[in-house]
Amino acid sequence: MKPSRKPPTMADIARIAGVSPMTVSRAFRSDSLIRSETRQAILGAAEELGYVFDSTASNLRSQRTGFVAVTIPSINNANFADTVGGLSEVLEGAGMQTLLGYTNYDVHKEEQLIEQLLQRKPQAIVVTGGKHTPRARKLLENAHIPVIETWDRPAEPIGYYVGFSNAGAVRGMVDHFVAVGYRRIAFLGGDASRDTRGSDRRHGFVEAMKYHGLDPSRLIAAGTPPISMREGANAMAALLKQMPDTEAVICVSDLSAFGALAECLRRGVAVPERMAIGGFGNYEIGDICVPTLTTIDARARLIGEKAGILILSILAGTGEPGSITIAPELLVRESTR
Amino acid sequence: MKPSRKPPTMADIARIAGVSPMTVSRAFRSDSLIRSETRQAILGAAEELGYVFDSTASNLRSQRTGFVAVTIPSINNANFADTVGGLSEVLEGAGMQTLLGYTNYDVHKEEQLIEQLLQRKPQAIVVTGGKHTPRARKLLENAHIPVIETWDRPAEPIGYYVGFSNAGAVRGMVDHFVAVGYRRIAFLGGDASRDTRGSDRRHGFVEAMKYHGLDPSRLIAAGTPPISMREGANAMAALLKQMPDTEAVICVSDLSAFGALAECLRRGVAVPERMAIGGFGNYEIGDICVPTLTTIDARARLIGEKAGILILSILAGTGEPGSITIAPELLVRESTR
DNA sequence: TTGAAAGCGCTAACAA
DNA sequence: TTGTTAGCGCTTTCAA
Repeated sequence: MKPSRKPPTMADIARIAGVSPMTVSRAFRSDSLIRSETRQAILGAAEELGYVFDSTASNLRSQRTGFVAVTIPSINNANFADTVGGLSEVLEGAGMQTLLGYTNYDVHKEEQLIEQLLQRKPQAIVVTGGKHTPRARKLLENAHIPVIETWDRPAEPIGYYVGFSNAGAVRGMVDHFVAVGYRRIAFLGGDASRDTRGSDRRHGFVEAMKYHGLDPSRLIAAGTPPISMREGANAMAALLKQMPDTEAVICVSDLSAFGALAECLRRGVAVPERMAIGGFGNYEIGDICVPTLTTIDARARLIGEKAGILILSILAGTGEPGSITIAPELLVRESTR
Repeated sequence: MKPSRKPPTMADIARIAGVSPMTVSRAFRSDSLIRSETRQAILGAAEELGYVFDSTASNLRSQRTGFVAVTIPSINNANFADTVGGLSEVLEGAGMQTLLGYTNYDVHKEEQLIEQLLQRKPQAIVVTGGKHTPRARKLLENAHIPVIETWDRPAEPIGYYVGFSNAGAVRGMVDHFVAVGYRRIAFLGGDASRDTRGSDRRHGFVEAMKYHGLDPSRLIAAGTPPISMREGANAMAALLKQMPDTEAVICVSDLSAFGALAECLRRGVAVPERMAIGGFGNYEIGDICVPTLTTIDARARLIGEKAGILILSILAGTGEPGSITIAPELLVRESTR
């Protein structure tokens, strides 16, 4: 009964159904023109054989894989997860899948990853950030597929981008802090070399502080990315020790902001009365914790959705696709005045 | 100079380097026997042409894709992200990649996803949980590749499993709660129909309460999975209203536990004095928040690593691979007596 | 250490 | 609406 050796192919189905392999192929494509009874017979035979469509053969012959490759710094980050979620959902509607890879906040790992992903012949590639090794840039330029940079607004985009200015977003938060009366403001972020978005945010902080004639030197290095809650807590401890007269702190993410907040709670430092805290990313935690966190909503999911829509329109060749600038939104909540 | 039409193939390289395509193929395999100078010439020619290896052709001919397919309920969950992280790292060491898909906590979506993933001819598949539709089960059984179920210990495994008893883990927490003197204990979880692991945890709660001769009916339904912080906060509000004499609550995850904790803080309900809280999953937040959360560490990353090692040993045909039971660990912290 | 021949399973292109 | 032919780019297999 069951041919236990080799899995059945379209040729096997064709034999049973009494048609040509090409007709079998057509029966599996929803759009194709084929007599309904023929299709039924073919699908019946396929079911009987336990046939599984072989996309590796289809991919090679048609030169379409149905993949969109995506690189993100870490899978374990709700912001990037949201972007991937939005992207996947849009692409799924067009029958495409995302092929994900993690760079661990390292441009060299990113380069290696991009090379691997391109070998799988994705029909488009989405990368996080606008800073890459020269070789990675070259690989992307030569790939002859749509390239979308996200979470940034590169000075010289490789192809398209869907993002925002990280520096600009933080400048906006500094402006708000200054407007409500804070003067001795610190920035809590990771070491400059790794997380390029984090270091863009720090630059935005420094620029804005200078613009307002304030001291931009209250910078607390929280360690190597990923900067998460523990790093935020440790950095707050350091800040309270080294610059105890600080009135407010802007953190590179809501996760580190929450860690900083927790450290304040443990030490009886009142937030926001004695120390105001701002975060970045509008993670769920910032809207639940006590007090809730002032933050910047970078519209993570929207970035993914827009990237997906952009890709589909490029591949379809319809419309006039262009890069998209997302406007981050300042959310003022309880952790600041 | 640049052949702007078609991307270069191994045949193009072979022509330039003056060798056969087969030799070019060998030059790209690290293990193959080839004269060092020949390889240098070939790699030089490849570099010059901007050659990118085409894995779609390789996949078809060799019948090996280098993929391991993985289904997880949600990308936006640190526990599953950790499992995928551990798995990916192990597989990467063997030059394999993970192909990820999200089921959104829905067995029908899972079935559809499994079908799609199998078409890509993964060399193994890892699924989260041990409950599937009959058709999904059949697809996995017929796939003739290693199947690993995780985060559960199925009564009838499809192939192998790397997991633990969700019910048993929660029973252990109930035992501890009872031992330290709590009697009126509630369980906060999602609707039974969707999240099968969550409902296993609830069963474990009910069984253990009955075993101790306590009332097992303090069950708060927190809505449809994913159950996160907001749902936890709302459910705590409902609990305080409906069963105000409750002494302790066990939450289906640390995220809902944190939401519940935050709601208590807002209302001035002292934790743990007036309300003890237990979580599940040992998320980072539980070790940072104030008070820290008593939880169960399901060893998420370890599950992924073990699954990866198991897959590699099955594919290599070495050793005597078998299913693996992980022992979850109770972490008693500040949110309970 | 290298080469020649064949073909993985599907589908583009064209024909009927 | 269906069939025929050829071939996607690589690697298995066998031979030299």
